[in-house]
Amino acid sequence: MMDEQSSAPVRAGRGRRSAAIVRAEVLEAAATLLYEEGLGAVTFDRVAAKSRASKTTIYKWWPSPGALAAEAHFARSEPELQFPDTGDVYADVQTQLRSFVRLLTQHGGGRVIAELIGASQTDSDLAAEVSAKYTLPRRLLAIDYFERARERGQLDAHVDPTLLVDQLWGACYNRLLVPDAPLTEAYADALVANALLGAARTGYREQISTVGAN
Amino acid sequence: MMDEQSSAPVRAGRGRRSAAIVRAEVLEAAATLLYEEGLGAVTFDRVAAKSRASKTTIYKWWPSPGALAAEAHFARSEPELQFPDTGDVYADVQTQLRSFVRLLTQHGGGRVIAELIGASQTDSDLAAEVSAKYTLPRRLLAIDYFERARERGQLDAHVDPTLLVDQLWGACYNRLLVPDAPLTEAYADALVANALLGAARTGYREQISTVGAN
DNA sequence: CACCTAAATGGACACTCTGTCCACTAAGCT
DNA sequence: AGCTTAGTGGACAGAGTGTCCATTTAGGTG
Repeated sequence: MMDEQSSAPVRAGRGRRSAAIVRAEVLEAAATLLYEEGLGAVTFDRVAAKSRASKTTIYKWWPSPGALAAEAHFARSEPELQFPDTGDVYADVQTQLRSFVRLLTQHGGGRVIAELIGASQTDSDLAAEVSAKYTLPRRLLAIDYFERARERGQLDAHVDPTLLVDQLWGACYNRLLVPDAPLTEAYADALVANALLGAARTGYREQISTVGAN
Repeated sequence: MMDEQSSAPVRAGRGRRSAAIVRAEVLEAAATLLYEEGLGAVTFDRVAAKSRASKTTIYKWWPSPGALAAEAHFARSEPELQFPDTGDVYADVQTQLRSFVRLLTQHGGGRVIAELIGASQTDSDLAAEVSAKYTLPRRLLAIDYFERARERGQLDAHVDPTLLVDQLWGACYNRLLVPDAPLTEAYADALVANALLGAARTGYREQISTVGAN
């Protein structure tokens, strides 16, 4: 009606394309937006415009812009899922926690994680993605390590490994998300020392341990 | 032009109103939206529609919907800023941490905090508000308490009070924001025990403390 | 007490993003 | 070669942002 019998029946770029190619291009565009402008820039509109994919297709595959951003990020970031066990709990944990702090503080690597966890609070699809692809696997790895250390007799029998993880990695996440205090490698070292040795002074310690530690 | 010489020069509700009244009505509307529908419902558009205030006025006073929501929440929530010091560190901290967990888990009180901290990751105005009105004052209170306990000789001289706060309250925030494990009062109790006594077993403890704790 | 200025008002605007349509067209299996 | 499946551009209503107005009144001044 409008094209007045348009002489161009062939419009470039139209029609179906390979799903694999489209997915890759969408994730590529989402990752670029995420790294260059932050999570707020990852919208279905802008990703569709930046990739060659149409909005309809993106809506079909991802439940929310946040979930798309998370998949784009985790597809790029190396798995690096390893927790070496030399038998020296103190050294092993210190190494792991230091490199975690380095990951969060160097090259703005912490900003992406912080934004993803932040947006997870109001996007359950994103929360599921972050947990499944990131926090939970790492958490399980650490828990597994602490259980082995406990079986070796290095940790107290009644110590909960999941709690230990929270007191080490969770404390770091806290300084990342609620930055009322700085996040440094020295902080990581002090965390390890206190988690393993405790803050109570000799003398007061014995007084507590008979009453407190249920 | 359009009203064809409208016979009503007096349009109800127009003109300047008292700043105090307007502010109160805006905060009231924002709080209602926040509690009933969550942070996502607190938009300048909806707050303006719900209160009798105009959008222009709201934009002048608050930098972002998040900052408005935070102020509305903190204006309502009781300060309850107290950290009783009975001299019994273990009991005092346990009491505080238990009531903190209760605050986060009961009546959906944790959801609002989680959403505010979450949105803080992409809204610096909100982040400043949350820190100034909520996290920092509470943090300072706890730090102050631990410093007194340390001076009394109950805590090790080289223990960093800020770190201890992270390992107790930060660990709880972590389970709130990254819910890979449950947040319960029993968890709070275990956190206190481990923060004060440490996880290392007698025997291995001595081995570490000579090398590790810088 | 009348006046004046500072400030809140309703309304309109362009812009962006969401979420959902459609008819069209090509990919990849049968 | 044919057919079904699926990606395509484009359009759309709805909602929120951020910024304009000209209008109207509150609260301090002379």
